[in-house]
Amino acid sequence: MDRREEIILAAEKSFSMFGYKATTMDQVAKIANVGKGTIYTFFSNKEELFHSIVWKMVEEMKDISERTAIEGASFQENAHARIMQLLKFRETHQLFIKLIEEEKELRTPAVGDVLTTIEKEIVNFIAGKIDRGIAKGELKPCDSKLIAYLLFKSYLALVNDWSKTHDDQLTEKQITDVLNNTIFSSLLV
Amino acid sequence: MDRREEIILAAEKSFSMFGYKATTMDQVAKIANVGKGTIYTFFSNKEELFHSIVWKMVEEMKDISERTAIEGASFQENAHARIMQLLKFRETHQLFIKLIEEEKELRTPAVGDVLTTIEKEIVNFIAGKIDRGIAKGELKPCDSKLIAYLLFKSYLALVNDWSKTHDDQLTEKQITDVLNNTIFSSLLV
DNA sequence: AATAGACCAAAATGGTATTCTGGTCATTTT
DNA sequence: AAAATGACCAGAATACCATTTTGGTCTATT
Repeated sequence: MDRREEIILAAEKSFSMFGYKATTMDQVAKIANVGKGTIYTFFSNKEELFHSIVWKMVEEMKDISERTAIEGASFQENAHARIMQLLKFRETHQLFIKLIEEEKELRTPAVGDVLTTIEKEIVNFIAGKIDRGIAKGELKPCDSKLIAYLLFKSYLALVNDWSKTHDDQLTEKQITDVLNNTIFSSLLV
Repeated sequence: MDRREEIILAAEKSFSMFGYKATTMDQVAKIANVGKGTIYTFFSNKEELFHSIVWKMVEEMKDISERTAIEGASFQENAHARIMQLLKFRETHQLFIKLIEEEKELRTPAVGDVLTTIEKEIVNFIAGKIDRGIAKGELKPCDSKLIAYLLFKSYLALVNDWSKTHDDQLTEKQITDVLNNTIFSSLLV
């Protein structure tokens, strides 16, 4: 069996279950049925192994979001569906959940760094969609990075943060209504 | 000299300099030139004293923001000026700075609670302005709480968070442009 | 009646002995 | 010869416990 692949699977399992800090290289080696030294022939250190796993997750997340697009739907509809998918992934995927938890409770620096990188990657992903919308003439030209940032932060605020200070969650209709009237409407030609 | 006032002044000084956790009741008593027991005749415990000081600060902040309004200016202009003032206060006022720092580094629960309360108060303050705009016929009817929340979170994102993941800060023009085109434009009649 | 500060239980802190962990490398296996 | 292993090590993390600090009380004093 491919040792590199075994190691990656073991690392995914361990990081997902215990987080970055509580995952030991011995642990990974044991799950992968591999000597600890072997890991170091494929990954130069724990952090590189971690990045590798996280990057794989990000690619999967973008893939899923991509596939969410509806044929023939408007830009707003697709953008909304895609971003909601990203947020759902964020709250559903074992590893992602664990990383957010670890960032909140433990403040592990490596985890903070990785979460920042992921956020940048997501915003770039959204900015790319906006640029494509502009190129296709569906959207007005605009500062796509800035709009993507504002859009993502707004979704995070409405979907995740609102319920932290309010008893009720916002309904999806409330969210689409307010964003269609504000950010999205400013984008359309 | 009014002992209650002395205690409040001493507490303001100590909380501003050392934060909540590192401020001791002995410290406050000493600064106020008062026996420790005396504090407890005016405030039932440390947390109540703290709330009292923080509440005073919030009132001052709202006051300053209020006074920032420009006669005869449009809703957007006033709203922008007021919210920027709130954010500036947040980054300028000794006690506020200390509380944000303590929340980030120490995670003192009492501080987290208080910061949440302050955020709610600010959002309510903004929602009130929106309601008044609606009543005066300057704005379309809307869910003012929701818009106030989105607006405040957007300002925080653009003014405070952007620079954490980007080298350059956003200019005030970039911020007003994007918000005028999006959230504000949806509000106007 | 108001104030003070000695006092107390509980929590926080500091110091240190012990364990754990990432990474290496000489040895073993293939 | 090339790949894999796991004993080994230095430094980091943890657990432990003695000591100090702190919020809050309560009796003595003004």
